[in-house]
Amino acid sequence: MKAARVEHRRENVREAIKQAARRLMEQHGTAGLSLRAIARELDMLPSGLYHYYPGLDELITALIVDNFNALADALANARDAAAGQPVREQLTAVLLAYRRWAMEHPVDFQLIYGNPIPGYAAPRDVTVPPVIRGFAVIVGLIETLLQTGEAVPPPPYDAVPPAVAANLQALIARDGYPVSPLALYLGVVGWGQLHGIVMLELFHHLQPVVGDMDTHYQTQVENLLAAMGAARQS
Amino acid sequence: MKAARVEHRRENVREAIKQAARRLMEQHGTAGLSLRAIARELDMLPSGLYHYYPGLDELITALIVDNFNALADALANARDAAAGQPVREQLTAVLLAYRRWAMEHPVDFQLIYGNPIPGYAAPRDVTVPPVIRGFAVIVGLIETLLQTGEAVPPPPYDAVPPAVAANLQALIARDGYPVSPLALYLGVVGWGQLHGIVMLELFHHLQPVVGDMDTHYQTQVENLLAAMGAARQS
DNA sequence: TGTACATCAGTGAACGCGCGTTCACTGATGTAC
DNA sequence: TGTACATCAGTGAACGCGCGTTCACTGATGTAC
Repeated sequence: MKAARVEHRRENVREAIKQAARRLMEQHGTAGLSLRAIARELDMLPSGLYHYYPGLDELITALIVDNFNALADALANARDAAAGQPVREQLTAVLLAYRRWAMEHPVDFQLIYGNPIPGYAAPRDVTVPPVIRGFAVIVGLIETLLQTGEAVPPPPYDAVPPAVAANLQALIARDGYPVSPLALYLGVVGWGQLHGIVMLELFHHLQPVVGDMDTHYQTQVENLLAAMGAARQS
Repeated sequence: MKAARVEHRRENVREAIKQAARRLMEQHGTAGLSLRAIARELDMLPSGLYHYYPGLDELITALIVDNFNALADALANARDAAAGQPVREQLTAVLLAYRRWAMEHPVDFQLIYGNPIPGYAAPRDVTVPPVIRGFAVIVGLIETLLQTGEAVPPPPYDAVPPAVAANLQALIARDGYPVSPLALYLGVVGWGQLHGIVMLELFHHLQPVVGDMDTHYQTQVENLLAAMGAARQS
């Protein structure tokens, strides 16, 4: 029974197609991906690719899902690698990993968090779960910090703003994800703060001003944790 | 002497070309702009456009410069419209205007702060000045807050981190822009924090979580000013 | 183990479409006297 | 004010290139007996 091996070989080709797509996006941007270029890269004819993906859009979807998963893995790995350390340090490691993954995979990051590809719309049912998985790594650690008292947020981060609270609660209820609204809120706030730095660095808007991006980002992570009332262990 | 009118008419056509380009970018993304599509839009032949721009790249440069200038204008106008109010409120108005401009001109914002267009590199000598002009609106207000004592930053925002200080100082010296390193630093920090929210909102990553983006953004602006020690007038 | 059959990966050609840029040109507009 | 000339905006055709997707096909591989 070789059916399994056949499927395995198909999976390998699919992987090769995605790798070629990633290489090409590095040169032509996320919007410049083309099946013909991929086929050229793999010494195939364009029509052959249709045995592996129904069309360009489905390939893009596969790439997006891969990227969200890879980012989520990077965050989870950073947390696990710091498992022995205080939760605060685990969270720091995760937040640093967010930037590191973006810088090491600039085009993959652009595909998931940059300009949309015109004419393409990601099917939410398949892209949202891996997004949540990654975000949950951050929120989970914040929740732990709050529950153990390792973080005691001072104002204005001690409570969720009323206008936002209802939506967060609805979200928690819908997904059945057992986390406090405050942890979720602090996660969103922190994400917003750091995402901007990552975006600006990614497109080289910040380096000319700040110079040393490593320490700048690290400093902002420290400041964020301080604002959340997660004091550094002395 | 009709020479002036001729030049005026040329300028009108150039403006029409840019407007068509903006419209097309809305449909096909910043990377999908094409001279032929613009020509079609204007009922011309593609070759005719070469009387107005040497090529596609120069048109893109013109659009980018326009956008940086428009954003800078939006910030300056927001400041001027709040001229009677305390400086803190002027800064608030400016920071709100940053988001508002991005939301009202999503594609223009993508062109200047989103994914780069493959194969195109903006000439820095012509794009940097309008960037600085906009940024100076924010930093100038922060500088005033610091000088008048309206803002007294508590740690960790009371001093520029050593690793960043040298670069900021070099920048100030080079541009001869009379501002303290701390004001510049706080400007960069605030920019980074808010830019992330704007980016995430622009691509609809935040709305599903937070719901009411208006108040969320406003809250983060308030929090930022509080962190900088700019107490609200009571 | 050996043979007949089915599957399906990859071919090759074609469809109708897009693009930036060049070149020689025409004809309206503005200039100079 | 009237005429001769120059400028240059916009035309039209062509260059060589790109694209996604379809279709009928061939031939290697795996399956079933």
